[in-house]
Amino acid sequence: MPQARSRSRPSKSMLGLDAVLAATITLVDELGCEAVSLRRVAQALETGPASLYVYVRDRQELMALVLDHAVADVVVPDEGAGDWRTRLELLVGRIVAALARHNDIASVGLRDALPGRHGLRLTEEMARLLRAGGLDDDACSWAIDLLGQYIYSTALENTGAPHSRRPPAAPSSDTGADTTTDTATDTDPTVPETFTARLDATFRTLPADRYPTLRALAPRLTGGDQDARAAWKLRVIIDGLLAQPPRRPTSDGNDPAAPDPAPGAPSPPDRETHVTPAPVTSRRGALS
Amino acid sequence: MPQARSRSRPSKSMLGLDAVLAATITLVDELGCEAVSLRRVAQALETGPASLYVYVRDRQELMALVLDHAVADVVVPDEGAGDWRTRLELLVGRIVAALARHNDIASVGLRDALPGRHGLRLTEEMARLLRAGGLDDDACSWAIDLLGQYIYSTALENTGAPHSRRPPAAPSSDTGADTTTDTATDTDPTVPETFTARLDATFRTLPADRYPTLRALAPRLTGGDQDARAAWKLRVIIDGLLAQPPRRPTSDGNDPAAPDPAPGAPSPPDRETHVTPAPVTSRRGALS
DNA sequence: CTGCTTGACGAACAGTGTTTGTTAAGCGTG
DNA sequence: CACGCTTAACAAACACTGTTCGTCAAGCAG
Repeated sequence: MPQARSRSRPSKSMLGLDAVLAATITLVDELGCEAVSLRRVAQALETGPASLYVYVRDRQELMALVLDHAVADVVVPDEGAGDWRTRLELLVGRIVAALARHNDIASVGLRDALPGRHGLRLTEEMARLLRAGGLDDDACSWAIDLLGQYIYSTALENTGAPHSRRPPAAPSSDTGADTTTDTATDTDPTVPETFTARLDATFRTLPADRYPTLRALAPRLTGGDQDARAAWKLRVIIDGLLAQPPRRPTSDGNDPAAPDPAPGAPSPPDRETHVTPAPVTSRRGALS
Repeated sequence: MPQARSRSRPSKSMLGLDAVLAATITLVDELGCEAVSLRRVAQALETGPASLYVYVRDRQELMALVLDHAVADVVVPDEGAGDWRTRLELLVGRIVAALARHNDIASVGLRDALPGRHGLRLTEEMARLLRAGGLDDDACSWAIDLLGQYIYSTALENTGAPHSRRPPAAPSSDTGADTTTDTATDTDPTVPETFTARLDATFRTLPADRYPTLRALAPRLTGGDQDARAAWKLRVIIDGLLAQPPRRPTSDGNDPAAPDPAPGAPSPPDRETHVTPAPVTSRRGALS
């Protein structure tokens, strides 16, 4: 085994992993995840596609690295930011904002990407804050799961760019034994471009006799401030977490060094509120 | 315009949309969504790939039709099933189970599929139940959003089959100026196959000094009963919805025919509980 | 200098979604 | 019947895709 890593290699070009990642991120921002091909990345770097396989095993690994790079700049709120809940809402909001800043990169996280270095760093902090909030270990674990789903889904939702080259077609009939088309066949003068606009058009043109509730909610289903919507959903999740009764006070075999009682604000050893969610009235999410 | 649809066409073959959908679903179940190509579907039908474009505009439309078909058999719980919340939990659980039954088909819904006929039917029922629970229109709309994220993410999570042909590689280092690898480089004797197993291995082999909380939670993060986990998360969401203060009692311009007060159980016009989430103690989710 | 590792890269392989043009079958009507 | 006409089927091709293989040059160790 000669060495773990090469010291210095100032050859003629030496594009490097960072350049590959930067070029990929640029392409993701411009074209979206699916349209990013190794050939396009290589072309942006003025090389061939085979050159990328020195730094990256797969296309999946490349996208996973880009995903992790997208959240690399997220800073964890310090103790001065408030109590555990305020800090958690701030942290999650920052993650969502960082992901939404890079087109549909969040779709990588929803599917097949293991957490990278920064993803683990942020997950660790989320788990720490949830534990500081008094949640038992089971609730913490499942809350991590739920928050991850929320983060990726909401970041993908808040993406303004189109998800693919051409707008996806709406499925109209199913088994073929039906004459009416439920979804709007595009007879509108202006064909909406973005996915959200197409979804909005679908809801607005629904037949009111069969879908009375959706028709009544149509203006609200897709519209509104996206940040406010994201903050509201996060508030719902945390309120729901606090409403769960604690099973047992984290009775596990190991006891790894008392999870940092946050010197500025001493965390209560037992949650003060689990049935009545306390002053839940107007805690702002403060997304980004 | 001659006719809306051809009456009868018993020619020599006439494969039909239903056959195309059935073949596609079979392939999705076997190979996963990404591995389903139009050529493979055509091969299963003993025809060429161009023949599919008679019934389907895109590959995306085909997958969206398959997604809608996957939830076609979900029956809406009737009034005898219980109150609105029990019915909602039952309905959502059935949708998740129906989706998880077909490999990673839920990934289509997470990305770029407009709701089809049955998706709309089930969404309408969810919205109706939420309204019956006393949520105002804004909360209803955003809850639909949140529940949709939950449904697709959880269904994808509960899929037992691998997400792709070869297991995705874990990103190890980021900017290259680092020598330690955080994620486990596979030196284990048995390389885990499924995505969940790989994730579990990642958490278990984390350095305990930098990730104390994740290491402590590692046994719980991925394990446990998936149905119980899904039911818990759904309970969290609904409890969180009930914890939100109502803004205004649905004061909108239109008033579309009083949203079905559910004759068996008269729905309360005003929610009886929004700060104290009522007897939240042991309401079972009863998934599937 | 010789070995040898590392990175770059042309070329190719086995696929992919989609379009185009063509062919044949069934239908309504003259 | 034959005539258009619509529709489904399909071969072939186009422009790609991810990935692998073999080769080649550059730099360092001995």
